[in-house]
Amino acid sequence: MATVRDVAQRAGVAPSTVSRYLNGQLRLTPLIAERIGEAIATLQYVPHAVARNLATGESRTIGLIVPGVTNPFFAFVAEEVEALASAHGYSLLLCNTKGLAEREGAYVDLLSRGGIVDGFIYVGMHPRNARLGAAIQRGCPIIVVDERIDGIPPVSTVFVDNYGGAFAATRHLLELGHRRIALSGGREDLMTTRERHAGYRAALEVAGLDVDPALAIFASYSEEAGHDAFVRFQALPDPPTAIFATADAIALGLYAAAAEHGLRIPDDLSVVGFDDIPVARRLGPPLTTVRQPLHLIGQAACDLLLRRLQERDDTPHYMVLPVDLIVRHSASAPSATKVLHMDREQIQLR
Amino acid sequence: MATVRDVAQRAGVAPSTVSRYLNGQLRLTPLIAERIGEAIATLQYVPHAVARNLATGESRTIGLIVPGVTNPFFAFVAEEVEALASAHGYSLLLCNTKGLAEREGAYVDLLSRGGIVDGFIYVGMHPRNARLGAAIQRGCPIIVVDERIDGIPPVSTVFVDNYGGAFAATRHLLELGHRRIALSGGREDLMTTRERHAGYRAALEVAGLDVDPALAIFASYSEEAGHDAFVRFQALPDPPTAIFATADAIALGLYAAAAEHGLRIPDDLSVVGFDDIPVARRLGPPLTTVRQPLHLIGQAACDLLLRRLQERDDTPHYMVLPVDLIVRHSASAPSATKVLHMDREQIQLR
DNA sequence: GTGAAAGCGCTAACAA
DNA sequence: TTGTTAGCGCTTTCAC
Repeated sequence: MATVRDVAQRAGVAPSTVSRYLNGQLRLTPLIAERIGEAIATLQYVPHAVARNLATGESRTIGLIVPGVTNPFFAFVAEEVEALASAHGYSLLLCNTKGLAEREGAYVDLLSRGGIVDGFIYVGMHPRNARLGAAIQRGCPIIVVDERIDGIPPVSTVFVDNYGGAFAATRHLLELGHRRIALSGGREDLMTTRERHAGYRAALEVAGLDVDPALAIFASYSEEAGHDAFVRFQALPDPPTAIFATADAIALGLYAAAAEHGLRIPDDLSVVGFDDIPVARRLGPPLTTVRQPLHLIGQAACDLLLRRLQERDDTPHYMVLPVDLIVRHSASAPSATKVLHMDREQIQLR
Repeated sequence: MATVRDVAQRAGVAPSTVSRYLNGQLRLTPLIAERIGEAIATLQYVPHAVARNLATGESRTIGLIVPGVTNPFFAFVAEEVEALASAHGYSLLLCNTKGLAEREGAYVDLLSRGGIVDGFIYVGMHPRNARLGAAIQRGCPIIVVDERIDGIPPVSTVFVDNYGGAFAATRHLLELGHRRIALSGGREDLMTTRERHAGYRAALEVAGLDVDPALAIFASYSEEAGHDAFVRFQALPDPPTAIFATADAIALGLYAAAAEHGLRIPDDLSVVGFDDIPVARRLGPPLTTVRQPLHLIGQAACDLLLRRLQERDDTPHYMVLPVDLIVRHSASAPSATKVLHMDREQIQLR
């Protein structure tokens, strides 16, 4: 591969002149410029990105670490970040961790080790992450999305109103007339899970209901989790008439399990999700869910990062983004026949 | 940020000794090793990735350029590549181009400019890409997936049996008894589109049927494309009884449009897709489609690239991966009532 | 306007 | 085993 020296030699100038040519400070004699242009073309020269980064101390590139692009939620956030970054002349390098702590650590290191990106956005799934803490400590420009990482210095973070969303979802179910409302949640140590759980409990309490701990199951943001939760709820002596799934992926599992067990949604069981991934509106029935402001999340995070890079202001900023309850057709009033049915079952059980 | 020199100074050794410590060639006096370790810890030192890449000439990182991770197809390929790469000790940097030629070019440049990745996999959507050609010409290790790029030197490529898949899909519809079979395709200049179209035509011809050009519409691999195609097909004097969608995304649009127009799938219209994205089996009715070997595509591409990097063998290799027709419930025999209905309509039209 | 020289932070060859 | 030196490919003062 050709280098600046080769080009310089061939054009009969100094490397620094070639560098100036490349960087557009065109106070060059036309003749020289032309000779350089020719040399570049015949040598098929392209500047070495890493050498340039090392010399200039910047890369005009940012990073984004996500648990998994197969989850539409993260995929959309990624595209949003990419759009904004490229609009500002930055390239975006995406890192997929599959939610594995070890991979997350590896990518945090890679990106924070310097030179390859100027800063990055971290959308993680681990409430603890020592290497992330260390990177922040070292002063790397990092923005965290929707998670509170323990044991790290304060860092700019984009939050989503998980509490409010869960509250609205649960209240919706309450207003429909449900009294036995279950929660099928993600990993209990995640901040998002805890906040959504808190919003759920608060709505119940405001309505004057007791919260039954047997009605809350925590596993993961996955279909299997929803499937399992359904089975366990049905095994209860007094099964819930509605389930709040703290992620649409979980709701998908609920749908599948309900179909297998011959229960109809919403007639026999009401379901409300969280996220509003694109499939949500295509399900049968379309899923009532709490919509996360996907575009805002990506934009806000990118904006925070770019601002930090350009203004060299490293005081942490926090944002809380609003959510919306999207009412579709997966939740309705508990039917009389179902109540009847339940009563009869209970009688039989005695 | 601390550098090797700082660490060396603090530990009272030479920079090269620190470097050896870092790179695991631990033939160091325990005392010295300990001093270095201490210095690293107190200084919070981490080696500068880019400086190291520049010095060693490698990054142990590979790149992957895709049109869009919001398309599950690409998202799964990406995760597969990531898994294999990390199993071999490589990191994976993903670039999302949104299918924009300009962004594709920018990322091709970024990755081929040297130092940031050792090589990359290109899953593009443009039959022409000058910058990709230039990068290949320069000898960058690049693997192309499922597209033939015009005007570039031969390059290792992973193909999928688009022709065979389309042939099987169409034959399936033929065997069910359909005679008016339409094709709703992606961009006409894409090799995947052309091959799937060719497979479709071949199946028709083998069955002794004429291929009606009015029955093939080309637009893009998107829902809107399917929606539009449906409308245009229905406007035909003699609408098709079955549609082969050359991507599941297109089939999604067909489903939506059919629902809007009160047509039931498969009773009133049979549909076969291509890709087998995860939602396919969750649709109502589950989609009959041609499954692409997602895991194999990612693995094969990654394997080709890693082999190229390790063995320094730059003769192009080609692979063609098989596909499977997954029969579910979106295609059935054209119903008698529908035939009747059609006949009546035709009579009215005369 | 252009060239010479120094240096970004690291590793690797060679000496010691 | 450890230190010295040179250099990866580029940019950027500072003279000319």
